[in-house]
Amino acid sequence: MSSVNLKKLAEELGVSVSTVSRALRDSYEISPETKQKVLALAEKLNYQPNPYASSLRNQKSLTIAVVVPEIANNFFSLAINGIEEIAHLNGYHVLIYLTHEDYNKEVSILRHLANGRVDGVLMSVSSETNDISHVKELIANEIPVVFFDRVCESISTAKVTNDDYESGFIATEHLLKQGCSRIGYLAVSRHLSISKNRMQGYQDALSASSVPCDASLIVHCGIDQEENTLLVKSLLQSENRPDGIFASVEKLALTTYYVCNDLALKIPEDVMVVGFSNLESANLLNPPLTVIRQNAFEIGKQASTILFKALNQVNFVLEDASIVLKAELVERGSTASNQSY
Amino acid sequence: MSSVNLKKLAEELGVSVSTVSRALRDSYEISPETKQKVLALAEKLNYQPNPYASSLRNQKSLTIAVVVPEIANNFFSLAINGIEEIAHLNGYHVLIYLTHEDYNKEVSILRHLANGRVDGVLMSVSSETNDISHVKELIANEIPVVFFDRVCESISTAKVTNDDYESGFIATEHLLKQGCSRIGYLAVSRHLSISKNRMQGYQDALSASSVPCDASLIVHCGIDQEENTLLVKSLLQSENRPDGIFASVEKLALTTYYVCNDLALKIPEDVMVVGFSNLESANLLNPPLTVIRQNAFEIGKQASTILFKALNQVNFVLEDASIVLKAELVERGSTASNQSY
DNA sequence: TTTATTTACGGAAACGTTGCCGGACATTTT
DNA sequence: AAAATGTCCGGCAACGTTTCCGTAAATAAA
Repeated sequence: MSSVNLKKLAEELGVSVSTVSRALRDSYEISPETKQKVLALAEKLNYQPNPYASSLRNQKSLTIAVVVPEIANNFFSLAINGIEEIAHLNGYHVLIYLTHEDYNKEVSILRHLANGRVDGVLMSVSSETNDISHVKELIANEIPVVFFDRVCESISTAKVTNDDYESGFIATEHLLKQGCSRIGYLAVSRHLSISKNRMQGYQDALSASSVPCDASLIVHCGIDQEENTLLVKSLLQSENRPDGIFASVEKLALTTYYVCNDLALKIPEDVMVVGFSNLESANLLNPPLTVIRQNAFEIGKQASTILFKALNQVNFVLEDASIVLKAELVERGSTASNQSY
Repeated sequence: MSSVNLKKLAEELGVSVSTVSRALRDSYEISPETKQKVLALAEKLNYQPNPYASSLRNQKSLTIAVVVPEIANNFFSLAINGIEEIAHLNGYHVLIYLTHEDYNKEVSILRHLANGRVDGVLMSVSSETNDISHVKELIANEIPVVFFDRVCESISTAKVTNDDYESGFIATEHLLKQGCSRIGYLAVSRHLSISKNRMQGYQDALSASSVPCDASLIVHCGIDQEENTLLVKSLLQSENRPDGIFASVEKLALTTYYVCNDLALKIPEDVMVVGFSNLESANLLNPPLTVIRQNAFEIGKQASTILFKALNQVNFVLEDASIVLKAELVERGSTASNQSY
């Protein structure tokens, strides 16, 4: 670690520490000549203020935390990309915390963050999270929290989401229009608002077309991919198997592809597939996957923009800043009804 | 931010600040009864030590930085996943910095990190990085640096890489074995060691089979994806176009797929394709992509394990800890020679 | 000339934590 | 009984930065 500090600069220049400090912050109390000398030496020695001393003194960390279930995931890595961009513009640093969909880990991370390590938190809750008192505790400690994508609806703070209900409706409607009559829904969690809202959209789209909603077509998937594969497999092997699948997250869309390969079911002839996805290669899959595309990068940008407003403005009301972004249905081969194959 | 600090605990209990501090660190100088009282109150008030005060006092940040070109990238997000896992085990926090392949950004980030914000740095250099004095400066400031994947070969520190030369050789050999005679190489940067090593493997594999190495088959791609698309397109439209493509990074393999779609070139009949990739969905592409699969997660884990050894052991020689991991060729439809289609 | 005002800087306290030093009291050793 | 040792705790300085306060010298106003 560099040992160039204010004291060293001060000694070298024969002035006091406070003069150096003020010169570097361009205070009006310091003469232009002195400022210039200080700046020159600081530049020469690559003086970098000790962030921990500054943070301690200013009670500001210039750091935010991003708490997400996983990072090896297109949606979250794109969102983090957007977050980092805005954070960098604001001169902030970004700490990453992964919950691995583990509720206890999430609690322990948030508990820890009450210590002032960060000035604010951006988070997407774990699929296991039901009790949300840990989030409330953090907010009670005056750390602003902005949710993105996976939000806690009952907590009064800013939330940046997609129109999950609408997306679920549109995706289901699309499958119906393409001729599906038995549509399976692959849910990712019983607790998550995204999963519930997307499912509500799915159910309402079925009702709107007077298609009965068969509970056996709703599969609640979990964290374990192997288990999920078995669940999807058993759905597609069932006597009265679905002719369409709506995967509420990318991973489950891929799982569906693998299972269909395995069972020699042809997409879209035997089963049509729609999935939420941000996969760049969705168009290159066999067949190209019809997706609900969320603008993950934009979600990250918007969420962090809101957080920085809260950090920079007094009396900023986080809850009022919530945003719902549009997701987009991109039709491709996995739901094509008149095959030219 | 929480206002529960040592002073508050001390006042509440009627003891001194130093007693509380020592009780919390389980010092032998404190009686069991006092310890218990302190611990109980700390628990009750969710006392979390101020990290900035601790860091300032201890001259240790318990934080590492990960500096990567981008995060919306399978390789890097998987590597970060591995890094976070090990960091968490060691009680460390992880700061993320993105260079966006921009040399100046990389310099400015590393300059900044000399201030002690982090105890160590894990990095993968930008494709534009040629001059490496900024890395040397950081190391001169006694911040240990461990490179992963994209290393600076001339800097004496730990490096965790794949056997890039070997991988390039094997991939090319595979294409030759499958019947290719004109193999294009899509390079990602003129400076990067991975690109150079993979290319050397490619060239040596050609030589080993007495296949002439045609310079016009080597395409140096850049950061701009549209430009890259045009470059690949012009390669595949050239009079004597290649019958095989070796993409040195995932993105360029996907570009090749898009261009082939566009030009109505069939893979593998017209052009075979091999690419470095960690794509989970590579097997679902049309056709399934033959890949050189790097274990990105493992690379991240190994690199951070080495960094923590350096942080925990005195006189640890970073350079001696370098590791070269094996990458694996996974043969799939994009290089299948006897078509059953 | 005396009294304000301005300019330019130094001193010192504070942020919260840690660890050295020292001391009061009790217990053990000579 | 005196000395040595042990137990348990408080005081204080230090980490590097920022800012409030004070002040000497220079200038302006009376």
